[in-house]
Amino acid sequence: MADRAQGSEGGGAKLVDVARLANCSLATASRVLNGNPRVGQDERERVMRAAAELGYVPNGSARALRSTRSRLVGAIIPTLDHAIYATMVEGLQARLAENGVSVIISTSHYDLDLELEQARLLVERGAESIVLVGSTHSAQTMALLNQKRVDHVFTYTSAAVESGAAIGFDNEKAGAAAARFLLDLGHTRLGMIAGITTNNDRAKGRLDGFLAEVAARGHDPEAVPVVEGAYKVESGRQAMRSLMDVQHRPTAVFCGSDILATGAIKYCHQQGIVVPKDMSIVGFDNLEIAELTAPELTTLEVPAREMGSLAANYILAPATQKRHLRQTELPIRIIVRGSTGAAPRP
Amino acid sequence: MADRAQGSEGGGAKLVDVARLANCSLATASRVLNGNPRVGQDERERVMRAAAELGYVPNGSARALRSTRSRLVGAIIPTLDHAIYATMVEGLQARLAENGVSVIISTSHYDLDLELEQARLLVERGAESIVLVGSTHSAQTMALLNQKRVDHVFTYTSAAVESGAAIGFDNEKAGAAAARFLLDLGHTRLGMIAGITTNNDRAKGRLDGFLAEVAARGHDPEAVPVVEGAYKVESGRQAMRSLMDVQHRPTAVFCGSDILATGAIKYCHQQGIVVPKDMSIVGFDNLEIAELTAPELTTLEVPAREMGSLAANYILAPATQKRHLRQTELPIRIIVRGSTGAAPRP
DNA sequence: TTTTGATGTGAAAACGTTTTCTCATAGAGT
DNA sequence: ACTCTATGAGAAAACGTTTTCACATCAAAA
Repeated sequence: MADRAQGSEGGGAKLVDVARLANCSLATASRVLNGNPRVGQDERERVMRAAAELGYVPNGSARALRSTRSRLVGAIIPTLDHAIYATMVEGLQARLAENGVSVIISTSHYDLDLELEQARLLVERGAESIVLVGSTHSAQTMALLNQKRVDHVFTYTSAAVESGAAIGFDNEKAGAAAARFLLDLGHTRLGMIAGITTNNDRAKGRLDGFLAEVAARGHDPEAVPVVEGAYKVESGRQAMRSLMDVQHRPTAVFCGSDILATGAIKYCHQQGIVVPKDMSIVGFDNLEIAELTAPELTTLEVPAREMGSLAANYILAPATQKRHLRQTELPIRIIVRGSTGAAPRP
Repeated sequence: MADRAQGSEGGGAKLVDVARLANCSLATASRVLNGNPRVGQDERERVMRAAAELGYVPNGSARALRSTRSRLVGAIIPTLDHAIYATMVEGLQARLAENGVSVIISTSHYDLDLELEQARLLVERGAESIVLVGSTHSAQTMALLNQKRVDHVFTYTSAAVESGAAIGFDNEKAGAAAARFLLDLGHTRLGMIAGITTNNDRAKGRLDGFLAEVAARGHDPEAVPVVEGAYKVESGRQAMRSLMDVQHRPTAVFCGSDILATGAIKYCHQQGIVVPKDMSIVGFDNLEIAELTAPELTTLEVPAREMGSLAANYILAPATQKRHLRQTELPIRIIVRGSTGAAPRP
């Protein structure tokens, strides 16, 4: 990388070589390769043959420079280590690749300054659009994207946005749905293990929605013990331990992620707390691991892959259709499995 | 995306604007921004100030075109849906980002032709290096990379390579280690649930190594039942069912992935087969889920993240040091947990 | 004083495309 | 026979950088 060996005549054929071999001008060769219809049948074939024979690969930088279209899209996600984000990128990438668009990926590790840095790099690379996670971003990041006229789409959120598009779901509604589900089962003492809410509007939204619903149903949200934990099984386990230390132990716990929920179940196992008889647990995301715990995990399904492919659709859409797609709220289903049950008799 | 709105004077400041504001030449401005030391202190400061004031962001395409250095690296992995690959990319990306290098990601879904297509796209985008998974690739892909002088590194394998570098581990040795471990526990009837071996040298290598060790220890490898399954929990479950259908049921099964192993354990649970009393199970990868099964999974640890960051190191290394790094074999540890035990008395 | 070498700066070429003109040619309409 | 329009093709400009070359300036060495 430090020193690029640009061999004697290596590298490869350029468009001018193709044109020479096809016995036509640079302009014509370019037109053929770009599918411009204003060029004759015979000419077209000669160029195609020449290009194939030389193994011609266009120089994307030159093309991007001249045409201002890089066919590059950037994605900034918190981390690839969490399946929920990796899957979204998979959906995004798959759909874009079908259309010859490449994805540059970068990670922010939930740090807004790092995100700004990554965004600057993406703009520099010529990304035509940038996919972000959530709605909380530094003012500078937004200013950059708007000033440089870089289209962008927020995922995992359906909050109204000033610019770009939002394609996701309503985290507060989802949190409320979880509360409603547990309250309907007769639980009155709820608890929550939330993701770290700092700079994380999704984790915050789920928590807020959960507590709001508790209040709406006439209970005291202040009485709901809440512990935050990083998205690791072990933090879920420890968070569950903390929840069991409180005065009035909850009989049902909502976790901001299946990872946390899995840790919570693990703790219950270790302590002989029977799920769901003694304790109901609800997760979030519907990861593959939700079916691996015993009992299997009741959870809220997040359409990660779909958000990615819908973001791709938005990006690929012509400007005229973009308005329609600016705000897409996907439904969140609750998947009921074995980890939840009726509240124990007091 | 269809039509790039290149606003009246939007877009942003160019280098010439910076130079004008700093009252110097284009050349000087360029030198300052690239850290070229042959420029005066005052001049340097004026340029820096001007760039900051204008919010100047260089045009990567132009830079890449002229300098033939794109600061772009490509990665082609089977899928982002499997944590083992996502984690490798995370390691790769993290290390490269520290050095201002961006990663374009694309997926092949285990299809060599698709991989070729992605490789061509990456070359077109100006990727200076490409990270591949495994050692099995189409001849055309290799020809392309060699002809276009694109450096490349193979991961998840330590096989000798004709070009580029290999940074990974020996899948055959790993398979053999699994066999040795189970044989040492006294098991004589082994089975294996392998990943799909078509176009997958890693899955194939683990299988081959496993059988080779069985043979080396004086057993008949032909007698070892083998089922292949896609990397899904459900296929692991079904594969286990098939294995139980054979004449002499195995007492220990080696799975080519933790995902498969998890499915296998699930099947055992459902059928009342007690792990590890009646059945020992060994996984591969040491994913986070390996600690979630009951009992926890004995498995071989794959240094996914480390492979990614080492690949990045190779890519970033100056040409003089690359020779040293061309072949890196990482050790594979076996992590013994509860899913394995002594062979049952006959 | 003259030469040398180091240092800082600028003018202009170059990178490989796409795109805008411009110009033929030919067939259709008068 | 003459213009007009449609079609196909080429010459050259343009995209925004980096880099080469040339040229000052000035301190140190001769």
